[in-house]
Amino acid sequence: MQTAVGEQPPAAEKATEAPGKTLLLEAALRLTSTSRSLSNLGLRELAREAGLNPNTFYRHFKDVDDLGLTVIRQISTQLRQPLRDLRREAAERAVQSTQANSSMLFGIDLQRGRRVCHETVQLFFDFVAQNPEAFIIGVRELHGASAVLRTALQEVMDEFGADMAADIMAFKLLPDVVSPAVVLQVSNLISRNLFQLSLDYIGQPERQAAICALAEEQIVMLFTGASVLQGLGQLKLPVQ
Amino acid sequence: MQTAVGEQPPAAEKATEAPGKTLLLEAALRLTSTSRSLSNLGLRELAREAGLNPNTFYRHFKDVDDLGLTVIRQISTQLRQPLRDLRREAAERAVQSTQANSSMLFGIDLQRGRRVCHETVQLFFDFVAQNPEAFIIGVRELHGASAVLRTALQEVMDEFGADMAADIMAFKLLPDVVSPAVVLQVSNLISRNLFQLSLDYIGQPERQAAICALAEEQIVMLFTGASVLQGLGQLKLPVQ
DNA sequence: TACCAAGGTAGACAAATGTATACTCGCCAG
DNA sequence: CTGGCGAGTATACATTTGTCTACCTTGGTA
Repeated sequence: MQTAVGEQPPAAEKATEAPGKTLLLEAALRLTSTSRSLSNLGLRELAREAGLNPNTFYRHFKDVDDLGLTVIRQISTQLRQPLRDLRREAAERAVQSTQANSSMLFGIDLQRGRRVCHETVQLFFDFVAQNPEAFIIGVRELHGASAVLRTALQEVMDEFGADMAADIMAFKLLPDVVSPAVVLQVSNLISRNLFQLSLDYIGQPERQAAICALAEEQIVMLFTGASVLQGLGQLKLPVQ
Repeated sequence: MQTAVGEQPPAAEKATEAPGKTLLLEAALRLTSTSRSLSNLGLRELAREAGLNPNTFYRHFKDVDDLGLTVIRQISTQLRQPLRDLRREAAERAVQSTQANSSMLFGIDLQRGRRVCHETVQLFFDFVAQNPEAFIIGVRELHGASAVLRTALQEVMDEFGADMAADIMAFKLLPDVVSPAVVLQVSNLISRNLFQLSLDYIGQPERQAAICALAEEQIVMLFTGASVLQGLGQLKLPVQ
């Protein structure tokens, strides 16, 4: 039993929160990312890992589900804006280095698309490596046993997908023929898939390069497919 | 000892198995597909649900993980061959109704591809509706907390992907330019994604039609993207 | 016939869990 | 100085869990 708690300087900016609450949340992150799953963390186990008395839990949370929701909200705000920034950065970096003579295909600029995609994927997985617990928990609870947490994370994922779609349209990464609905659909698929791949990335350090490349290819494929098909009027509009 | 070193001779029919073992496995399916997750099923809870004495568990399984592995093996054999058959059936049905004048695009026969895809997706989701627990457990444990079950299911998913790739090549659903490695990669992506969608399909009956359509579009997009890109020599080969 | 192993049950045990009540301590307002 | 309050602790208890040892019931077989 490792009781590494000690008096470390506050890890996050949660300086205004009660120390016990922060300790419990951190303990939940630690436990979940290794052995257990958020849905069935024992409240005593949690307190033990945090180095606190079991009853302290009740001061801050009603349920274990309550704590779970808090963790998810925290993860959401921890990932959402950084992911947007990262995408923006990648796009601008790629635009900077764009040359004039680019070969177009069905209105899609393959060179530029590839570059943006490469940069984004690169930054994304760097970010994954820096926040492994967040991604592990995210994917795990997305299909976990607790319905509450599942739907909560479903919403978070939808937000991420919508963000991505908005950015794709803002940066004109797909030709205009591609309708917003299709962009959203593709974005959702990609973000779901990136999250899945993030687990592989974390769990198999020796394949990290391969996973990056894989993600890149998949995204380019989807973009190309969507552009070509919609260019030919072959894409049925998604039904609500 | 329930875990013989070699394969169980019958393995498909469990009629010869002890009734208790079957009851326990069924109870596990019931519990997991609703409230809990395979990894942390209580052995007493399990026996209670099966209407048996707690100790009966020990007659057949060593761990809860042991039972988990058995369930996964059972699911694998329950799904694998039927999925292949279903794909074969869909392909043949679609080939039958193919007309002579088909519009080709980059070596891909869009009409036929669409038809095969439509049939396959249709049959797939019908099959999902008939075996909901299997899919729920599959996706849930694929990212669950138990490392043993996770890797076991990872292997199962890889097998499914490989099956699909083999069929795609056998039925020539993708043009010859597309290399086997890329076919495999696309197949893995699709099967992962279909499994994810299967959960939505089960959980949101009112959106079933939309989910079918979504899956179809995604597959067609990927196929098109892969064909076009590889036709242009724009696909980097995946690294092992 | 007697035996024996497989499948299932009964009862008991220490350990762990969720939760309730009651206590302590530092802090700020009045 | 004092009283209330938020945060954390101590103790207690009924339940539940995993696991052990011992017993009963079959059906096949030597």
